[in-house]
Amino acid sequence: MLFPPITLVKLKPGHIETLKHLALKGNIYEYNPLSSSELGKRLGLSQQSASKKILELLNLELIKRKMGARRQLVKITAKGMEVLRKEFSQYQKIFDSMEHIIIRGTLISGLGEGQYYISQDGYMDQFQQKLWFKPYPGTLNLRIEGNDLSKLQILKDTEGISIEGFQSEGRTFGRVKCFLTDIQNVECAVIIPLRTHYTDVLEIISRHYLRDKLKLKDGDIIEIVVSL
Amino acid sequence: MLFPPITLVKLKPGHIETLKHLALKGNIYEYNPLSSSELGKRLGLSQQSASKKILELLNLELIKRKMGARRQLVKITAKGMEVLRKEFSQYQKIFDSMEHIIIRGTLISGLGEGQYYISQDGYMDQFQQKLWFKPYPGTLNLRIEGNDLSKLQILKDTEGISIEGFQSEGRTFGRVKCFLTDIQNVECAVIIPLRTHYTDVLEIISRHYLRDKLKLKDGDIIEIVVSL
DNA sequence: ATTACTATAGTGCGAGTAA
DNA sequence: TTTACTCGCACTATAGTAA
Repeated sequence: MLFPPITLVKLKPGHIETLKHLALKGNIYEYNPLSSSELGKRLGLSQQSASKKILELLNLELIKRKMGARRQLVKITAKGMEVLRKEFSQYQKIFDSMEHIIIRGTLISGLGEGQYYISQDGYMDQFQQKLWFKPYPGTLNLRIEGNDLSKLQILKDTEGISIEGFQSEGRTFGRVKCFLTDIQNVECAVIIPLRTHYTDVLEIISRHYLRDKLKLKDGDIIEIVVSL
Repeated sequence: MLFPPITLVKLKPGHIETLKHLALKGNIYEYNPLSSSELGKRLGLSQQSASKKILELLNLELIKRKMGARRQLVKITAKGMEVLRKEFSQYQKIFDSMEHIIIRGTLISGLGEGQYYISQDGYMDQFQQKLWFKPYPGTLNLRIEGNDLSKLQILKDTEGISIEGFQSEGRTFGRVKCFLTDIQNVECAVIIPLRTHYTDVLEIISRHYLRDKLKLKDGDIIEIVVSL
């Protein structure tokens, strides 16, 4: 052949996967032995394909290799680590964004029930202890619609801050959970009863009487950032 | 055909890559619009291939889909997030393991040069300020061999704690960098001159006279855990 | 605009095997 | 034992196109 086989390989998902397994095996800083058959087992591939993967990574300059008598020694290059770091930061971004969710709702008037419930000392004492504020004895009610309803489901699926149930005046007050949040930079908490039927209303408590403090009225669209 | 096409798809790197991009696009909690051509652009694939990828992820139950009039709405399922979380934890493992390295060396006698250098006030003041201890005026010298030499290279490639150079008595004392470490649970620091020729000797300083405190003698094999 | 089918071109995988 | 070649088959990607 007249022309040398300059095979320009593009970076594909399989390459990153391979590189990741090299890193997990500890071939980052130092040359470590890694047979193609062992790599194949890790990747769920044949010895032949794993060998090819190594050659491709060499071609991409993501790894370096020393040939020993019986075995090859492999280590990841700085460029290779760069690729892994980029990948890592993408996953960090994904899971960072999961730490809080934004829910939008419309302010509505409650039935005054919330007020009765949260005023109970059995709840109030725990709020003060676990949320670090003593709530104003009333709740702000947000009606959630459309897409945001699925976010309500997330809250139901997430642990949150647990407020234990108790007995008082011959009644049972059930366990609820809270999520810290804020409305226009005012510290609040969302309260969600643990055992409840379907609802599209979110109850929010705060140290302050929010309707006055933030000049809110029924029908206002409110956005809350909830910490999971 | 008599038999229905039960296509059992196995999870491949490309699927995870696709899922990752869906997550980065925010299709985690809610159904969000995502056209196959847009996905294709992100993945470096054609619209047709991206469409197929979506069908495969659906088949694997890693995503759910709602068909709108003009566009499809896609969100990642709990099972899909499971896959991403596993991937994330592998990268965490990789980069966690990079925070410290273990270097082994043999204790040797220095030429007393190190003692002269680090005793300079220009260095001593910075040691106290940046390492939080005032070193004993002498260094412990470790000869590094074999595989561990590549770890020396890592230290050279890593930033570390910078100790500025200065002028004194008409001489120039160059910039050096330090890495916190310990020998048998005694707090130490590795010192590395920034501009130096090749060496296989690592100099270590500590608040104490280590040879006495740890009963060390020339020829002892010593292992240090260096924080990067 | 979309999604996604079919047909075809291109790539990847692994069995066989050499060194 | 290794690594890694060739080659056949299968899977993957895309162009063309329908709905």
